[in-house]
Amino acid sequence: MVIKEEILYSVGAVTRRYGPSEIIFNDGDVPNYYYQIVTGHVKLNNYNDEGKEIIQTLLEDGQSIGESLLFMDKPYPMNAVTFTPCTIIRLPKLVFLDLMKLYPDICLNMNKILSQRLYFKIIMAQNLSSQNPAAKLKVLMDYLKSFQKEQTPYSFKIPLTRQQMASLTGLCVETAIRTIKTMERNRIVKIENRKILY
DNA sequence: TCATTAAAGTTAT
DNA sequence: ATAACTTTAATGA
Repeated sequence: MVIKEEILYSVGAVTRRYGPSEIIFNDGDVPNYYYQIVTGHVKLNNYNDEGKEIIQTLLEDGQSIGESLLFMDKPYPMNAVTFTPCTIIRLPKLVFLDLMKLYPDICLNMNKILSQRLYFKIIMAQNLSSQNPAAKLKVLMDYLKSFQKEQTPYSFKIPLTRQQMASLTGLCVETAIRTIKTMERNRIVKIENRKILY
């Protein structure tokens, strides 16, 4: 969890429930709040020139949403949308910034979060240019698997749909599917009733 | 080689 | 039931 919920509540944060595919904020909105997920899944996305969805990040329980925008003065460059029912804590930006000034440990932890976000961005940026589809998908799966304790082959069930994997790597679904199939033939992944094991 | 389109099967809600 | 996801095949850049 990014910031303890008790602390957030103690300085006036409020909770809001969202249904699936509800908008938390839109591209172009002015960031006025710090958001943290209590439960549920959220995606940060964009749409390219001809309507194809590009997913920037997927976020789940305990993670903050769009925190990187709160330290400067620009509108959001992406949308935040729930894709499961969510409970989300919201705290005014100015109160959030006061927390940063007041508690070095919370501030340091926020830097850690920003560091992790940046790391993911660097990995994925490299990925988006050049590279064949199999390499792109492998980079994504390697990143996801890096958080698992168990590192043996095929021990990790990819918690994403092929659709999401495609949108994260800039591939079209069909290519993602075909590529995953050939990766299975090459023993890079296993597929068990449609789930990808890596 | 990969994206796009279309069509159809499968799963989840 | 309906929507979302998965799959296959044909076609074109």
